[in-house]
Amino acid sequence: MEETNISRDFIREIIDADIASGKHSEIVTRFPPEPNGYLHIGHAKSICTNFGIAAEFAGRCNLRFDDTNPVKEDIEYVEAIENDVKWLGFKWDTLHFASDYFDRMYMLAEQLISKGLAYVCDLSPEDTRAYRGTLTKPGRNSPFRNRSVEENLELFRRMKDGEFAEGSRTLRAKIDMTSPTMCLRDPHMYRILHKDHHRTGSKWCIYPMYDFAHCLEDSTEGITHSICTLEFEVNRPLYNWYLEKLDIFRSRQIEFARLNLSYTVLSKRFLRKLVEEGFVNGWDDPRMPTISGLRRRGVPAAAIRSFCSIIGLAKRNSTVDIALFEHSIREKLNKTAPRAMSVLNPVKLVIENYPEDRTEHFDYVVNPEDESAGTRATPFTKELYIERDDFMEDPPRKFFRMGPGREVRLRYAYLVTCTGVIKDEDGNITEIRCTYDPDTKGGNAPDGRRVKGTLHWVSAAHSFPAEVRLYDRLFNKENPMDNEDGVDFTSHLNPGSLSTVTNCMVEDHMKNNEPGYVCQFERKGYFSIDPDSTPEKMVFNRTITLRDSWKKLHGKKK
RNA sequence: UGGCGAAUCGUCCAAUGGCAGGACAUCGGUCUCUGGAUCCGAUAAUCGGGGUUCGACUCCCUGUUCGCCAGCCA
Repeated sequence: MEETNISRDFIREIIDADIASGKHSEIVTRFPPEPNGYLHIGHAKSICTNFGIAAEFAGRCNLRFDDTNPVKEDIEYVEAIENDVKWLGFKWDTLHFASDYFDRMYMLAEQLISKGLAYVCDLSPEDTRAYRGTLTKPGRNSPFRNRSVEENLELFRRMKDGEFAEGSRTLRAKIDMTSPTMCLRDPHMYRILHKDHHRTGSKWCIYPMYDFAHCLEDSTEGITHSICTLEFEVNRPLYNWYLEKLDIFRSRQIEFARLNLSYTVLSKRFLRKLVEEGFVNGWDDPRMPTISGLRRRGVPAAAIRSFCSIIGLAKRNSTVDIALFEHSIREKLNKTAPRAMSVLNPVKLVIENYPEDRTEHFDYVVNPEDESAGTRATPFTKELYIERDDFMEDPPRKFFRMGPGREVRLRYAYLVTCTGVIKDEDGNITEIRCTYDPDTKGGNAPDGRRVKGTLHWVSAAHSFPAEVRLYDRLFNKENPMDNEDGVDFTSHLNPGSLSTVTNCMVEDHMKNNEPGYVCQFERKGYFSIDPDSTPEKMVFNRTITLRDSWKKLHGKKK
């Protein structure tokens, strides 16, 4: 892959050492999402890490759905997740579902019971909590802790056979109710859930808990390095306990800090709220930090990959400035996106001395950053559209664009001089008039005179109106979750995160492109064709603006 | 208040006892037929207090701050 890591992160160093010591000859990783929502850029960090490491060490990486809780999961998400991983540019070695291991897990649970290391507990959820103690007070043993192996085996089998009500019994590991590590206080291994599972149907009514299931999944697949996020750090002793007591392949869990990004939220729960309460138009709304949202917005997978590489990997909780992500997007698109001229806020420009019936074609450089992209012909006529913002009747200092009597360049075409404007009865400019200098064909004056401004344009006869959706950051607060004033994060939503502009004038040739196509509208930013597009009405998404030092100079215009 | 973990430019990541470096952001300049890109430069940091050492971001002690754990979620 194209990413280059400047320095080794702590995980790669651990793996280096494991290779050097001969502990492992092949590295196996996995990406293990729960199919209960859509993937976002935070998952991309994990995906790039797991698949990236496997590739770098010539190992393997599996995609595994951690579907141990039928209450929250759905097959709908499985397909979306597979799609997103593929789109990000990764291929898994093998595809697995935790539910495929339910038989094996059940068998291993019985083993633990037989070893006297697990028991069926009849405590209610409330009593379980009371017996657990608190962070500072040790727990007490469950009254069911000392049942015989035979009784436990019998009860566990009857749990599996559906003889008991939900919540009436659980299978617990017998560890230490006084441990300062909470998850070691006889953690639950199985709970009763009379719910159909999206893959196993009604076969099971008991389902394994994360801590018991995950280490077994890893071990079964021979995962050498089980990379997960920091909140599982406290679960690691339990992860190791199960593998040790069962005496099966020892996967090693390593935790890294999850991604936080400024001006957005990266938590399934809150993203779901945005979707379900209509703050955005679905999981793939181009303002969403979801993979599907970014894809629809026009962000290239390569930009996401390079972003994940550049932010590094560490154990420190941190928040990456979204400007760094925007930089990655621009950097990638600048090198790859074909250029086009489109006028977002059009005003007619009429060249008084240009023949009515003439059409000239100029060579247009498709991408100045990529010579192999070549050139194409772009049509030029007497009546054009230019950007309304590119004209001022009374221009301030340092305004290089068009104004009465000023000469500017029409990109790749001619130097033109403004001769006047036509206004309607309200004083709005409806048309700008100019003359062209026939000796400046191609955009350069033979006498060497220079103009400071170059404007983009489209031929009125060779362009069509389209809808353009302009996106901005989703929130106007750096950390939307910081609710020191007690307000909900949705009150920090940026009201200007989407503004729709209609009747933008786009070059005719753009009609030949499909949704997903990404290009640069010169001087305006990068734009992608939205799937909402129809042959009658094309819709473009602004992926990201160009850096704009003029706008910066003059503060926020508009 | 028990346990686990983390503290380095504004932000993210390096430096593993030997000149604190890179990227983004910001500011300035160069260049330009995109006020884009490019190129150059500047600003800017080791949480506090002790200790070990010729030498400490790094090791030790101590304090502080932040994160995680008391789901039959993952």
